[in-house]
Amino acid sequence: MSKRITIKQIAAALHVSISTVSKALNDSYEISEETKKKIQDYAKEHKYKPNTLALSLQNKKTKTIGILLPNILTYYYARVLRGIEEVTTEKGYNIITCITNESYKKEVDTMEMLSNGTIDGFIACISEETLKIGNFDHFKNILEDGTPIVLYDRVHAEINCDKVVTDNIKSAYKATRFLMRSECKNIALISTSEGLDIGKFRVDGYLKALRKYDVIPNEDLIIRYNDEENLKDAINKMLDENKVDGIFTIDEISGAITTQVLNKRNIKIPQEISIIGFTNGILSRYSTPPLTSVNRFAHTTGKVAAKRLIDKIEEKIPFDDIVTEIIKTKLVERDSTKKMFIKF
Amino acid sequence: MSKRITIKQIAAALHVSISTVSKALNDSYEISEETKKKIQDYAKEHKYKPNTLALSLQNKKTKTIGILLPNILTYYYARVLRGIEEVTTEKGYNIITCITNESYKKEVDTMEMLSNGTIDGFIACISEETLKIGNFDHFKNILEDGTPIVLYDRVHAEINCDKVVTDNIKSAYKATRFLMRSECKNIALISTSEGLDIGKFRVDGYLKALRKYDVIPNEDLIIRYNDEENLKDAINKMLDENKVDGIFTIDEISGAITTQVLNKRNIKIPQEISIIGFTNGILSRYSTPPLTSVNRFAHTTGKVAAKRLIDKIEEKIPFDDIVTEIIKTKLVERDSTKKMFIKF
DNA sequence: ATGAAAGCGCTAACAA
DNA sequence: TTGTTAGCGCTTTCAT
Repeated sequence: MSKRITIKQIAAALHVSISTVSKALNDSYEISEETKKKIQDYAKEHKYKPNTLALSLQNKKTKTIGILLPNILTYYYARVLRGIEEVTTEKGYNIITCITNESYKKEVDTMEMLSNGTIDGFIACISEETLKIGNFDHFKNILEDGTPIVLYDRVHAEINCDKVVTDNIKSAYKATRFLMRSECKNIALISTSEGLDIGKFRVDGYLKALRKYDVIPNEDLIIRYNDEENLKDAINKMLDENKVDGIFTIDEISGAITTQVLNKRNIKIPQEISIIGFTNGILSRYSTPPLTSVNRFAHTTGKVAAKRLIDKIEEKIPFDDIVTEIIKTKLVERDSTKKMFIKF
Repeated sequence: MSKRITIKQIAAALHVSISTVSKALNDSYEISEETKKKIQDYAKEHKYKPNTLALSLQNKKTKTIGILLPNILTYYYARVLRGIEEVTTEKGYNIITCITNESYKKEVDTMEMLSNGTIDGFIACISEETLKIGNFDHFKNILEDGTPIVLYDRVHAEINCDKVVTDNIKSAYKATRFLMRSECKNIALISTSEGLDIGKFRVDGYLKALRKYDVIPNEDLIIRYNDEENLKDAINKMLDENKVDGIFTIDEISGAITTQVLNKRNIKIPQEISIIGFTNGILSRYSTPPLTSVNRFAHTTGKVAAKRLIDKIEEKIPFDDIVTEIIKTKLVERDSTKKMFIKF
């Protein structure tokens, strides 16, 4: 079992001192080629691997980053993780991933548990519950300890750290505008009623676009929902009672559900009703018809966040140089909106 | 910055010895209530947190587990991760997550990097490339060092460790049988051509079911593909040239793509062609129509794997007590297959 | 009831 | 060129 060899054992076996071994393995100029070779060969032969723990304890850097995901089943976050993973790997960092599952307690516990020298910094997305509760002390405390944090996607003004966010208002604005330009007159909005700022921003963008085109928002065309079953009913009800020719859905699942409802009602997409979704994931790609949607660059978000954090950790940027990076989105046109010949 | 306080500082501040502080914080009976209280209060006040690294270095246990995911964008693996996360959290373990992205090199590097005292054990799914190359030395070496590994989903006989796998043959058998019982006569199979055993097993199950019902397999109805564009063409070609009334797809994406193709051809599902997919994820749930599919219990898989590994780590099970756990599947009936009144 | 000292695996300043 | 020693933060004998 556990026959991991240590520097000490090498020293004993070769009748040299521990520090000689250490230096030899680090290829120090102080050690003669001969001894070096002898030691290195022995190490290789016995598959010596330095104990990371001991190293970290020494230089107070663990080369690992804590990642907080609110939820891994959302394709978007999975992609952010991929982005993070890509740069951390490249830079030789490990990541400790924790899924808060939108729970305040889990978030606090996790951060608590990791901020004991286990990690050099955090990349986090605030959980829904935390946002609702509005207590951000755990973030503040960690920042006070001098541990850098980069927040992504869901952020809060009270937390004074680097942030990487989606350009929500503008994206929603552009999506809505796209629908209007493709001649939709009655554009519905499917939103979630969770208290996330993100949702609010997207609604704002929608409203802003309507205003811009002198359309008076119709509250009957705005659905805010909690659970999926409700949503289907709500959409059906809305369609029963209103004329609708365009729908902007605020997240991917809503888009998928809306599509299912329309298909079930045999409503032709996009001839009768156009749909634009948010967050361009697999659901949008593989639905029938494939959905035009606002592509969020999850991967980029992850990469930017990771880069920023590592720069902070490695002190290439001063700790209090705080920045908010805004990741632009791009509308991906598929088959759920009318093809326009005039491009704007 | 970094004003994390240490035991030493507490000792200095309170004019006691380091070991007294250590004992007091561990609530040792050796220390007087008075001193204990004094020390504990001071610690609390200054937000003392023991340095995990130092502890790990001491007791040779890190309470962290390395997780290898071949790919996080596949909903199934995301769910496995959730399952793992759930039990590790409950048992006070951290997880270091690494996405191999189906690369052999990445897999080897990662395992190499983590097996230096950083982790107590691995939960891994072998990458596609590794399976193709057929070199499993990295797994064997780690096992030899006495570090436990639990393999899930994609496994290999050469690696002698605990495994948690899906009951692939039987699941495919049952899915195919279901199609036949719902009166499909010409059942096509959409498979991937990667050299994964899993795929082979599922094909075996399909063939076994056909044989059972005295149906001679028709090679023209079996599609093996590499990339998505190819697949669409292949399906179209197959439908052009053959009579097909049932399709069994071997993974979720194939199912989604097949559905898109059928919808585009205006083929009625399930009246004209029934579909059963594998791995019941969001795509199956939100497609039009929602797909009947073989539900794999990803979450359970993760939980079982994590439990097994932790038991090994904590030596509740001897290291060489090797087991393969088979996770059963369940067919979830939705709208892509004909409703049967006779239930089998 | 308290403290001194050794040690986990390693590095680095200093001596030889 | 090699070795001795102290120390990273903590636990744990063994003294006191």
